[in-house]
Amino acid sequence: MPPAPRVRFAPSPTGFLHVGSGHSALANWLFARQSGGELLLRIEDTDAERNRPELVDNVLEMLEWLGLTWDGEPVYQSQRGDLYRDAAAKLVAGGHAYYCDCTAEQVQARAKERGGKPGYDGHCRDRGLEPGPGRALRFRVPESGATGWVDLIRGDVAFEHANIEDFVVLRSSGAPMFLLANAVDDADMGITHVIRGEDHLNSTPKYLLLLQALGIAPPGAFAHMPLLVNEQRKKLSKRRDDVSMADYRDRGYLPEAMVNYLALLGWGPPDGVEVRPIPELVELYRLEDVNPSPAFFDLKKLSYVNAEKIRALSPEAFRARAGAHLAAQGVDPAVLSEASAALASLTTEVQERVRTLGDVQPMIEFLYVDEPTMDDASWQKAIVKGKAVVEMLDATIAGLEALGPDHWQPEPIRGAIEAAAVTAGHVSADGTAQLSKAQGPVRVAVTGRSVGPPLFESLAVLGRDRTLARLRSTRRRLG
RNA sequence: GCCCCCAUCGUCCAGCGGCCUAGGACGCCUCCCUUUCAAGGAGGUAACACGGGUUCGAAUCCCGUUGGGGGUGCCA
Repeated sequence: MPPAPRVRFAPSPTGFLHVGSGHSALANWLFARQSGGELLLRIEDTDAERNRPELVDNVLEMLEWLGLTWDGEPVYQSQRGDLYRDAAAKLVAGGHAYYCDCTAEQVQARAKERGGKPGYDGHCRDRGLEPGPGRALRFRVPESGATGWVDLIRGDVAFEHANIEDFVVLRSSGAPMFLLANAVDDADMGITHVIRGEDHLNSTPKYLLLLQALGIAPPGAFAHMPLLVNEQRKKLSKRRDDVSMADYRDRGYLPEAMVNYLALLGWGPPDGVEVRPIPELVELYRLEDVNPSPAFFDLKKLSYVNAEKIRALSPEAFRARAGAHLAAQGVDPAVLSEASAALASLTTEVQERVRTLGDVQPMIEFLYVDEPTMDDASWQKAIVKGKAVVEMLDATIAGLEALGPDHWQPEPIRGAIEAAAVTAGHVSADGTAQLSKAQGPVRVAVTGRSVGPPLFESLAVLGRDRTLARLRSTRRRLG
């Protein structure tokens, strides 16, 4: 029986976790959970200059938020220097690496002189330099032959050694480089499947060469995931694209929606059912079926998936999530309890209308603020450009005033507004009330917006006094 | 420049030599339902990059072209 698969997610704490890394992390997680294997976490913080420890917290927090649980404690490369130095010493002893005192400038200058191809020219290969200050350790890439592997996603991939330069494995400071640490750690941690982004494809032969020189068997399989790209078909980047995972959380996207959507990028379930519970994704996901082409991160579809996930929630769960989101947004506790009460009274009406949890607050705000914020476009549309607005408001006020507090329920309110519509002339051919047009001014006067939850229910929840006050206030504004 | 990867509707995915006058999903459009907006229902729009092979037969296999992307750091 082959050993249980063991995979790893190895982020570098040089930025917030973004959706592209999340995509790779997810592939690892799905594979681990489905195969009964393990997912290890390794923080690749060998670059002391760019490394920002506080970002590790963000990465871990986001993985937890997404539900991408890992096994064991995270491993920090910054604490494993000895391992890499030992490996480097082995390389030197075996004649697989040599010291080099060329500066970046010198390397570049010579490349320019040579014309054409940039990169290191092997200048110090046979100089027999001893270790010392200003001297980096370079790997001696074989002059002929090629190194390749069978990629689970891409099939056969191979690189000729002639095209691989002698790369640095130890900086002149003695600090290990990514390639060395990465390969040594994967071996040390017993990684069986290396699942990562396509941006690592070109470094894989170096990784393999390193292990071979070290006399270590390579991982059983590699899978290079398609890159996530923007509308310009460029790799998603922190600078120009909206990629911070935390931002999506803060805007009210559900973790299960993000996970579900990310799984759909580069892969599709065999039965075509795209939005489904995470356990089903775990069961169905196949690395072998992942599409090698880059995939566009489409906010519209994410949004759709999110709306589906929100509607799939029980009303109680929806309320809890929306409340938690409001709280996380730093809403004042007093306001929060009012908002929660407001939401409780219109839960399903709101739930089926929002696409993100961030949409909840604007939809129910009119229920607990003293004066609803008036949306200019709505005012223009329903009040300024509406027909028989004054008549409609007057008739509605009169009709609702006639409604006693005991009858302040959706149906009686509907009756009053329908009657007002008829009075104001909003009738269809058969003489019955035409609510589609008539309700506009009332809705805007009371809620400040032309869209929102169903009107009669909203007014019932708002209460008689506040409803009438707002209607009168708007009526006064019209002179 | 060089190396590598990729190439089906606007987007994501299906298709793994005949079931394809290419299917599903998002988006967009139309209509229905309807108290706004959603949701829901019924339709519609829209693609095999190009050129050569192989084969009785190609979206599917091979080669080339073109296009796109990634890498090319003493970053990861």
